[in-house]
Amino acid sequence: MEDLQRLTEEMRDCLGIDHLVYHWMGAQGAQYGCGTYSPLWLARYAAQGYLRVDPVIQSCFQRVHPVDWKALDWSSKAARAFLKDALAHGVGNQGFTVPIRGPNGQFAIFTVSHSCDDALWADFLAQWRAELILAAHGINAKALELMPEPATQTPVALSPRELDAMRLLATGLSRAQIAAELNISEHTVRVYIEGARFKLGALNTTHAVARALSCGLIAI
Amino acid sequence: MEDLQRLTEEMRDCLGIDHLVYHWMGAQGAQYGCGTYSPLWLARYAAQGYLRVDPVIQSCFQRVHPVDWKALDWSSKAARAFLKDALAHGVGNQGFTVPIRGPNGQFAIFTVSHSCDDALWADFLAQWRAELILAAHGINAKALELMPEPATQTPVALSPRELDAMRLLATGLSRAQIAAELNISEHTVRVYIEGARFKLGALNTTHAVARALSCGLIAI
DNA sequence: CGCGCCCTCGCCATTTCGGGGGAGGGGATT
DNA sequence: AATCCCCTCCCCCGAAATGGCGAGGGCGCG
Repeated sequence: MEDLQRLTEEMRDCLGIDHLVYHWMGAQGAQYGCGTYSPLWLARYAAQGYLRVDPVIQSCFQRVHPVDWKALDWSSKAARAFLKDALAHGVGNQGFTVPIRGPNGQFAIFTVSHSCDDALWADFLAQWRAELILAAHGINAKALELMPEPATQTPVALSPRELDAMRLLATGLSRAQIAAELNISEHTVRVYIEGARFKLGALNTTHAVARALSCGLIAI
Repeated sequence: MEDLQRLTEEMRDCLGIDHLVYHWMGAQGAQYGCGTYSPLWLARYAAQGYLRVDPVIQSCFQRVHPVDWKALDWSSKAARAFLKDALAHGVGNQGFTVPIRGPNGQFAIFTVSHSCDDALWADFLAQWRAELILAAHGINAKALELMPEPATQTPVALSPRELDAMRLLATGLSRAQIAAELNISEHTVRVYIEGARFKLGALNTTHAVARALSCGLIAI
């Protein structure tokens, strides 16, 4: 994985910016990151639980397209505190982040950050935006190649009926309602749910639905 | 949405290929597509349930990166029958498909297809690959802009404790376990869950967790 | 021709969830 | 000062989910 670290540094130098970061998040909290942020900031980021505060993460989790940090909502108190802390640790005041999704709920972001005024940043993005998107996917491809196997391969496959059950559960139906919907007995529905629960390694129905959702097996 | 249809046709002409298709799949089986395949083929594709057979879809659903159709597994009986049928309906023998994912299990593919020999196709891809990936994301962006529902997600705000409860529920804990985890009474946990359920307009706990997940309020 | 997986169904007991009442204190906003 | 929301705690009870035991037929694979 040192290759990737070097790659991010080279890419940063080539672009002439302060920072370039790639961060991958898999299922069950598995993570991998590389980039040019200071180790001190990374440690602080983890220690403070900024993953749940960072507007970049929050926003990218709900969007498809890259985002300029200026377009984010920094109004909340937590976000302001985070921003101040980030600036103090060398993160640029400008940023551009590309969200990338994979199967089974994999999620990654590719970020470039720099300290400069808005006009300069706008010029930079106008020139490099397309390249950055391609670079994001390129780095993600490389990262997935190098990723240890268990992280990337999650061959959980539910049967069609189990998927039906999970889908209907996720929309709020009870077992009896699902049975009526699928025109089968409630007990059969139970077998599907139990099967899905077992395959997903879930402790209960809610857990199973949550996993099925976050793995991208179902959607609501 | 006619804009998109015209865009795909223009893009196809610009690239000088036979077909260019964009296909979006969202929640509850919602679908939207545009492109240059013949209506006859589209009708047949739907009627035959090829969505569950098509190796392009099957493969892209499990992968992050674009794929040349030649790299796919066409060995199964169903796949061969599908391929024969596709060729008979004007689909090219060469193809390149870019998978795109969004939040909430949104999934889209962008495909270019052409009839030619392998060498010519390799040249084409070498020249246009990067552009095609960018075009895929561009079309997807445009499609999502024009799409009616998914953008109209009402921003629901849960209280910190309600988020805690949802998060722990999503990891499979029962109310009693959550109470122990948070060092509060089980009844209090119930109040949080009921509050979250109400705010999310959910019918039950599982539904609430599913919504919280798909809204990006929590993650596991 | 087994073996495994998928689909379908039944009964019983226990645990958990959901809905209905309450109560009080703290903080922010108006 | 009043009002709203958030956090915290208590009772009861019926409905739903879960866990365990069983059953059979169908389909594909080695």
